[in-house]
Amino acid sequence: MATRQRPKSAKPEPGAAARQPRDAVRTREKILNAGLREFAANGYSGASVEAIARRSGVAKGLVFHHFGTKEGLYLAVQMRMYERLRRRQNETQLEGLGPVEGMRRLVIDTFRGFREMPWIIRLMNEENLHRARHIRGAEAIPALYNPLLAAIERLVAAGREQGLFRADVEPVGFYVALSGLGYFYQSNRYTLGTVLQVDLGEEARIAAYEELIADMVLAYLQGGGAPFPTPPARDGG
Amino acid sequence: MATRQRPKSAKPEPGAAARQPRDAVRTREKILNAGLREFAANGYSGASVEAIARRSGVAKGLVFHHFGTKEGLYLAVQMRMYERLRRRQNETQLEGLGPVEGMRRLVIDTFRGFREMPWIIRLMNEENLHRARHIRGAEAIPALYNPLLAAIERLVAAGREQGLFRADVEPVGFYVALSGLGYFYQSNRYTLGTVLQVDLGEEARIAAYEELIADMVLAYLQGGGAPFPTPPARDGG
DNA sequence: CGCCTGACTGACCAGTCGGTCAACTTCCGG
DNA sequence: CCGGAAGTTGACCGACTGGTCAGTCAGGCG
Repeated sequence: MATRQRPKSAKPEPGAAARQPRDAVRTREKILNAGLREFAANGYSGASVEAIARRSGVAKGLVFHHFGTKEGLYLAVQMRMYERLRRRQNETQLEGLGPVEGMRRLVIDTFRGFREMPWIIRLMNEENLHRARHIRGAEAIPALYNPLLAAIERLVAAGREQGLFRADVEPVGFYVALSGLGYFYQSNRYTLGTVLQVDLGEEARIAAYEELIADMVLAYLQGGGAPFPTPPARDGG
Repeated sequence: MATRQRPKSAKPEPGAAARQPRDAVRTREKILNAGLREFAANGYSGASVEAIARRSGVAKGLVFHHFGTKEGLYLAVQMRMYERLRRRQNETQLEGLGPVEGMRRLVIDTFRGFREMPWIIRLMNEENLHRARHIRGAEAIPALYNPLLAAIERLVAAGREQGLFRADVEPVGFYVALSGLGYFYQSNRYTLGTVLQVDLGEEARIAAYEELIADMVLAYLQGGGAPFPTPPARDGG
């Protein structure tokens, strides 16, 4: 039935969205996005290749044609996830802000990033369940994080030079703490909501939490209990 | 169907393994513990009832006899997990400590609890993947958390009355932040280790992180909420 | 134009899954 | 010492899984 009409030229017809001409890149992308949603929703074992194929309107065999195995697709999804996370983090505008306001912005925006893209958290948790064995070989991923760590170091250094921040901030630990404050709220949103009998999705609660974690990070940086080990002998810049 | 062949005599071998006498409670416990390990290691979908039965040295059917369904066993595992968490939290000795030292102890011990029992994190993540739909009906669980929140409120109130802590601490948000600082380090240990190219299992790094998060929480509690516009002219009130 | 590469499909396979069942064993109250 | 309830087993089932394969089809290139 239904004699297939072939498009006369390779150009996609702008009018009818009925049947796209063959486009491997576009198809791959569809499968990848469907996989991202499916893995995020159900985890690795819970996701089925058949469901992913169905989601992307494609035969199951095609998934294997493009990605080899279920694990291959999963790895591609993880890479895509880190790309998106990096891109989101790079969007945080810190230019023109002093150390204090810059850090406040960074903390709050990190938190907002996790809230905007909860699927990132699901995928990260899944990969941690597997002890990161899929992404371990991907050397591209660590490089994505260097800019973020560098931005933190720059902010902390600027604050230190202006005599605003303590001098003994260890960047890696500090980054973990900063991320954890935002991550946990979102990652454990449902169990926390149940055991604490509150709704963590409330706007007022979210706004209060943003203030809390920004205050906490800044209070730590701005001295708190620890005195300054090395007073900055530099002139005020 | 032909009549089932019955084994001539299912005598337990007298020599090997010394079969325990029948003890339903003990058997249930063995299955529950095996399920805990299996669900923590592989998630809900990744865990197989057969593997759980094998782990506990029991026929698969017996698992269903005791727990009804896979989901029933999973729910029992979740409950057990919260019991263990509560028990661990209650072990934290705060008696005789002032607000500052008590809070420091609480922060560090919460972190240590997560490190000692990483399976708790895996099970919590799994339940959050399912949006807490399994534990939502269990009214016993929220009650477990009340003592912890109460302890926090007691510490914060004591600190406030002694003029050491700020007055506007919201307990729920504060608890989330406090937990998140410890949780994230452990829950994302593997992906963080990969992307940051460090080993989060190092003793020195762990000790430094304990200091960091304790300092951070205390700096928040002790410091004025005002970041930078007003000079630090805060009194104990 | 003809042709070959690669995108794409649908049927299919072997294995695993959660769950059921009848039968057997052990234990305990009467 | 009997009888029934509860504990326990292993064979079994239908549904579904990841993965394969032969073959169809479209389109860019010579």
